[in-house]
Amino acid sequence: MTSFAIGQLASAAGVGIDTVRYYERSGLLKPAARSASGYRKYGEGELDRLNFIRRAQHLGFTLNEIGELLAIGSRGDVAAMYQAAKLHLDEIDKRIADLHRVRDALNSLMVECPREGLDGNCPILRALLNKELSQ
Amino acid sequence: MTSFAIGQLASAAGVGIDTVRYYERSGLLKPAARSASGYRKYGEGELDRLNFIRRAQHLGFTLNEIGELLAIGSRGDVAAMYQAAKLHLDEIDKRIADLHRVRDALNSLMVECPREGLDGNCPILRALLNKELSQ
DNA sequence: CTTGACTCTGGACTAGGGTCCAGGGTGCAT
DNA sequence: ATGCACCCTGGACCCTAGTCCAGAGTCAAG
Repeated sequence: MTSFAIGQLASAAGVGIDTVRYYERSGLLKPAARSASGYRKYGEGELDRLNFIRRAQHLGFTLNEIGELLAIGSRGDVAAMYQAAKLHLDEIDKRIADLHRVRDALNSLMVECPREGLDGNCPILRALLNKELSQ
Repeated sequence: MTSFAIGQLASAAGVGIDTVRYYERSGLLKPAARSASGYRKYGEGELDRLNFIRRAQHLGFTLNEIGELLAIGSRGDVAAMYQAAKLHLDEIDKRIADLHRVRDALNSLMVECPREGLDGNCPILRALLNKELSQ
């Protein structure tokens, strides 16, 4: 019994059955071997691959990027893997910086907000409005 | 001439014409008044509203949230505005924290990567793989 | 009057990552 | 041989924030 059906593979990896089929459709998993009646049959290799995908997702890679990582990984190409990781890290740093800018802008409006009253001179409202809101 | 056509409104606000119509469809802008021939007519109030939307987007609010902000703003309800801002700030903080966790995980893999060689003991590969990659 | 720029409508399409469905075929235990 | 859980396929649908399209009508200048 070295082979599982799609449902067993899916639950072993903690994903949905449809997700496995979706990965196959998208080329992340190669088309599975089939039983006589057409059921997909999987082995340990596919479970590893699925786990690879999940872990890479936790590191914030998109499925597209993961496709490249898998290709790099199958070549054991350490330099390319490092390069891909570095690009991704830079991407993440940029997203963090963007969020920080937004956060600080919002925060500096909030610290000056009276937090109560009707209209008053709430800087949040003032920043969003120009003149009047009407309507 | 205190009224503009949709193209003028759009370029005054720095958005596309389709975007204005999209906002109307989604209920962010109320249905515009129409000329005899059916052209949409806008005034200053609508430009303010459109600018409000753009600025709120820069602060990272979704269009759905902006719909609520507009309602709050039209009531001049400072307390509710502060509350909405605070919820959003917390959301942003959570996203930043998530990204930081991912960033640190990836980074700590990278600092130990030999950065070259074929397979070697690259921790990035080791972390993504369990056993072997095959396929 | 014609030309070119503008506007109207409803609907389709994009990316990302799936999820769900109908209508049918299997596998296995009772 | 019957029931139930499982599997197959192709395709539709979800969300967000628009963008693009065809086919038709309108406005202003020359």
